[in-house]
Amino acid sequence: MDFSSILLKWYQANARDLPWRNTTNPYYIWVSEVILQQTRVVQGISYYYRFIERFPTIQSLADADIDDVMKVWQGLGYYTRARNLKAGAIQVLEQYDGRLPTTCKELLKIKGLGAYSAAAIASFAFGEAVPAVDGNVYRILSRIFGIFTPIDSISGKKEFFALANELISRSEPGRFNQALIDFGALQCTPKSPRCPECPFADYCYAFQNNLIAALPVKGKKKPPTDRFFYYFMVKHQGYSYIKRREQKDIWHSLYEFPMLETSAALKPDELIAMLNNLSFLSGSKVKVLNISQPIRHVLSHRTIWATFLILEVDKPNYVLAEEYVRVPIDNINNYSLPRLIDAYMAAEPAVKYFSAKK
DNA sequence: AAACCGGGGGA
DNA sequence: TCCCCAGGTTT
Repeated sequence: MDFSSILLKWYQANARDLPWRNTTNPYYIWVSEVILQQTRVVQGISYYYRFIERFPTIQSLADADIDDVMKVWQGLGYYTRARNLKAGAIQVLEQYDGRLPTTCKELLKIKGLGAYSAAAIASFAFGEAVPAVDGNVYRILSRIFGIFTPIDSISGKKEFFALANELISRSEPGRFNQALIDFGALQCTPKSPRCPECPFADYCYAFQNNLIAALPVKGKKKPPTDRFFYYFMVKHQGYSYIKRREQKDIWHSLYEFPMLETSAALKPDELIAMLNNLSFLSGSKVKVLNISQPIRHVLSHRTIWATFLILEVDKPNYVLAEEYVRVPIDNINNYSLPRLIDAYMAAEPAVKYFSAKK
């Protein structure tokens, strides 16, 4: 079986037309690869266009305010990617004379680029023959070659990389890597792969042995744990107060309202009692305008139960004034917000009580 | 090796 | 509902 020939022939007829394939600008390809980490193509496309329009060069990204970068990234998730991309741009300016390095080995030193992304950029932009092994490649190779090693184990990563390294086209490594990815996205899909019309059907171990659903083998993941957030949308004369999350935690560098996290859900009376000893409310007269039902927000490994309280205070106390950013309520959307908060403000009718008008 | 980090869409 | 997406970093 000439794996590479069959694959490239398939790609010739089925390649997706994607914006980052119509450029040779390594920076654009870099941006696209980071956006596409654990992110579907359809979800990433609009972010790609907005990102390179707002930050058209490595220099412009390096010079950018991190808040502006986060705002463009808002809603895409895995926000460390955005922070690392900007850090990487600075790194390239300081260590590589402003030009992205051209080898996989050097690209691996750039913040936010791991084994897959470095190989992808090296092969797409610079023609280096290194396999770019992503989730699609694990799935395809495990099925066709009948490999049961868990793809998220160390030995599995080595094994699949070695196999891809044997199969890769030495003359067209970039096309080969892109072809594998499209083949996984369009043909050898996770569920309901199109096996009857697959050019590898005659050779595919999983298809021949009716083991499509069993491959690839993945380690088991633990169920998400619950977290309980209480957000205080404090209103005072058309202004509210927000703060950037600085902890090493979810939503790093995004903005949010004053909040309280508890280890368990509060009962209604416990919640009211809590209002009296919040640092950012003490000394203020507080009028409770609305309390939402708990809103469920699911992350990959957490389930957040968020309750939004709309409050009006007679005057902001010193904690609110000193530790938070005072923002006109109508301008809150200029800040990068977690999807949870953004969606609540956009869709929840009770947010009318939060309006700037008195 | 395992945990952590988001959000969305397809089946 | 469950799965998983052009994964990387930290512990």
